[in-house]
Amino acid sequence: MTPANAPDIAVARSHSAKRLSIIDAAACVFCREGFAGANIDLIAAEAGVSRQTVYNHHGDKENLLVAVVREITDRINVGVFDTLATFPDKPVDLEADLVAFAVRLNQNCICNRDGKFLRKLLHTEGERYPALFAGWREDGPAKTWAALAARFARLAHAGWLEIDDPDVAARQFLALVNADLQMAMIFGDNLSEEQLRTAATNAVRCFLRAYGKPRPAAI
Amino acid sequence: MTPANAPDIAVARSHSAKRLSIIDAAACVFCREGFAGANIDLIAAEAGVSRQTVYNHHGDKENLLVAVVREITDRINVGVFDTLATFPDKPVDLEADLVAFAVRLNQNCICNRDGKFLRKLLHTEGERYPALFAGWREDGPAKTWAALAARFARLAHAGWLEIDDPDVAARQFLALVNADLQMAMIFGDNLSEEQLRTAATNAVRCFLRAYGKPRPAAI
DNA sequence: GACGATTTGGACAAGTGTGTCTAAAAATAT
DNA sequence: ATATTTTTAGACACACTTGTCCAAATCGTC
Repeated sequence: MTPANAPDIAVARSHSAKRLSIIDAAACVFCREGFAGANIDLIAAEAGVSRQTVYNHHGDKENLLVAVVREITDRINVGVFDTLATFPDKPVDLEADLVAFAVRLNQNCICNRDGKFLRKLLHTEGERYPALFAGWREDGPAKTWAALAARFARLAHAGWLEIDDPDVAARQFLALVNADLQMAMIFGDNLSEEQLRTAATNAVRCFLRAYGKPRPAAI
Repeated sequence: MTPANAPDIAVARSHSAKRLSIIDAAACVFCREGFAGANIDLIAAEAGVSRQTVYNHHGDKENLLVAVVREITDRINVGVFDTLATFPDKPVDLEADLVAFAVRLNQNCICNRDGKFLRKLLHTEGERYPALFAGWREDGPAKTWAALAARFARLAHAGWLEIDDPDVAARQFLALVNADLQMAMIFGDNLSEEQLRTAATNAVRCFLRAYGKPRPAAI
């Protein structure tokens, strides 16, 4: 099986490489021009591929959009999961640790390429093709919020925070982290690292004023 | 002049009524389908007008978009201004008054028809036609934030709040108010009044935990 | 009732985009 | 080196849209 497999893998590599290249280019163009305004010739050119190849791989323009959304949401879910794993469960300096976490959240999930794509696609096509994002809606925000809420609940239990409703607190944390970035993100501005840091600091300060304890009881 | 005016007004009324009707329909279709996907025949039909009339009034598809954006941003600015005027400068029950204010903000500026339109147009066309929204960007968010910050600063000065940076606090207040609504708004869900009230209550509670004083020093 | 302006419906040219098809070229595996 | 598969480039039909033009119809005013 192994010798017979090798060719399959090789073919699959080139094949899937093109597939990815097409999806990336399509994501880019869909986001820039909108679904209706997106031109398949342009996507093909941007992917360095002939138009026919695009049709060979994804058949349809609508199908291509589906593939793009699936790919982006998958990547985003991975990024969120990885970043959540870096939550400061055993903080040393709670404020500094939460700020660092918030910065990572912004850099790896919200302000990066995929985050921008997902946000744009959600806003442009979310209302028209709700089914496209139904899967993400269940697997994405809901689980993220719940996971973050669980982390905060543990911090509260350990005496670092005073929280009534961890779910609400988690959503508020995320809202505060984005408070200063919304406008820039809408217009596609590139955010400097310092801006990210300032935004995160403002957010965490506010969050800790609301939910922090004067002095941690444990550790 | 008055008799000579009457016809003009009458004509103008019918004229401007059609103009508005066209702009409303165009806003609707642009938001649903995106600029490229918007069909002028559809806009005309939805406005109850012949296609030629659309061209008579606005000349161009792009011109029509400009008119739509101008109209929507104007209306939004008025709504924000009016709502800001209802800020509880002399609160009786600070939490209740701020909650009521937040609910008004959501109902009159953010979750209403125009708010939805502006949000959608910003996301779909903001990056491609930044000039379209340049005027709003200066007259809208910046002034709103400043005005709200001034109100909070006065509350702080009167002893109700403890705020370092009123500008940051104002942005955070708005971010908190929207924390629970983002997802629903993206998918165009209609929000019940109870949802708005709950969201506002959560937001104000968090805001006051962060910036409220244990007991107001003055009335 | 007649006038002027606006609106209407339809036809029209021109351009653009999708999706299919074909034969030639390239790449890969045997 | 050869056979199989993928990719390419181009042509193609078809549908759709934009923006214009025009004559008939409608509306409100005098």
